[in-house]
Amino acid sequence: MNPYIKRIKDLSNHLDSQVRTELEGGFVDKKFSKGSYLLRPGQVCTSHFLVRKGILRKFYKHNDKEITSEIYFHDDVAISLDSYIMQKPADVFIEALTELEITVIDYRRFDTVKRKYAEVMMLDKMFIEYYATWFEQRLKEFQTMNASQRYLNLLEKEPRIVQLLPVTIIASYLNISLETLSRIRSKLASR
Amino acid sequence: MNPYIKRIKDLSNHLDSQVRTELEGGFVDKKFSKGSYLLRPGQVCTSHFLVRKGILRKFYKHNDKEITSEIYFHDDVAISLDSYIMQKPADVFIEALTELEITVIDYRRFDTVKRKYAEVMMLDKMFIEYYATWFEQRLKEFQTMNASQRYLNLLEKEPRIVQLLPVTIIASYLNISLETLSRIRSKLASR
DNA sequence: ACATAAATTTGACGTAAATCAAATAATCAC
DNA sequence: GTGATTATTTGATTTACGTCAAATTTATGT
Repeated sequence: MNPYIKRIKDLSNHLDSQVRTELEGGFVDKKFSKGSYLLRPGQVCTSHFLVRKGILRKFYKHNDKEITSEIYFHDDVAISLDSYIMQKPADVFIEALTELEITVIDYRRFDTVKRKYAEVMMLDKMFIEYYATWFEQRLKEFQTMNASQRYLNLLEKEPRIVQLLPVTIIASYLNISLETLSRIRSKLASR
Repeated sequence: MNPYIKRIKDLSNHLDSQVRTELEGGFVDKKFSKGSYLLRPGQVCTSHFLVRKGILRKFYKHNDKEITSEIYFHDDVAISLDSYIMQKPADVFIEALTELEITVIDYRRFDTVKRKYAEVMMLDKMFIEYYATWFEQRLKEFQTMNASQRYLNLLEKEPRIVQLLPVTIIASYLNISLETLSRIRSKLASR
């Protein structure tokens, strides 16, 4: 596990039980079937989606092409950040790639608890700090790596994505075409 | 001004004067000469640099090529986020592109004030939220725009960068070669 | 098992943008 | 001003990757 995520987990495990109860009071468990959307463009993102079981992705459309921006597994939190923080309409889809079990954390309730307990605010801030550095890292990958380097990097850093998802989605996450991905793979296999 | 930045400014203008005094007690004004470095790889980023006057940039080296990741003007805050939040060695340079007047906000003092006043913690969180969405937006630009679209976009969204900085830096911020930028410009001028 | 559809691979070709090299143009020192 | 750096433009060539089209493989339903 990433050291930063570890720090966040450690802290959240040491929350006062009173705080924890109050926080978890706002949690609602939900199930979604494969292919359903948890968020669509135009809707306001009013919650965090904490993944208990299954896989989902966030993507947006550009010239009819789907670009996958994030992929979430167990214990990840799916959210449209700009929609959530400004409570404005989203421009992304969040889609269930498998049968899904999710804990929904409502914006308003979470906000209330954050305002009441500094340590919860702190945890939320750390979550976003992590998110920002993740984006910075990913941007750097696009600025410095070509298609095959990005694929090898993904294989190393996020092997589950390569193992569990169809080529269409892997390619759109790497921002390369299906055909190019296929060629990269066959070249690697032949060696 | 970006609506999110506006929200942050509004809030910071309404800080209790006691809080404000305590916060600003940790501010130190400094001057840097053109070409000097405020941060180098290997150093830990122990402060925010608030720009009072001048221009600076953050960049990293990749295969001996310099890639400019951010450019800061009056009222912007320069920081190496991952170095700052983990207090670990940075992998970027922060460089003065002009004569500079900076307000240095020390990590430890700022941290102390944040822990004491929830509204300061809140402001810091909002700063990072903005930063995260900025990165997300910039990533999207690289995923959806070609070289000339990125140039036109920069011209529209950050005209000062195009107006005030040498071609080398503009190109490295757009992640294209000098020559390509020059061709894009001459093509635009001829129409 | 078979047919039909969907996913993936392979091939041919075009193009945006990098690279290398040389030519101007602008800036600076004295 | 004159020469010497430094910045910018222009030209020729290469290349990674996209696009379009067809072939093959894999999955799905009946």
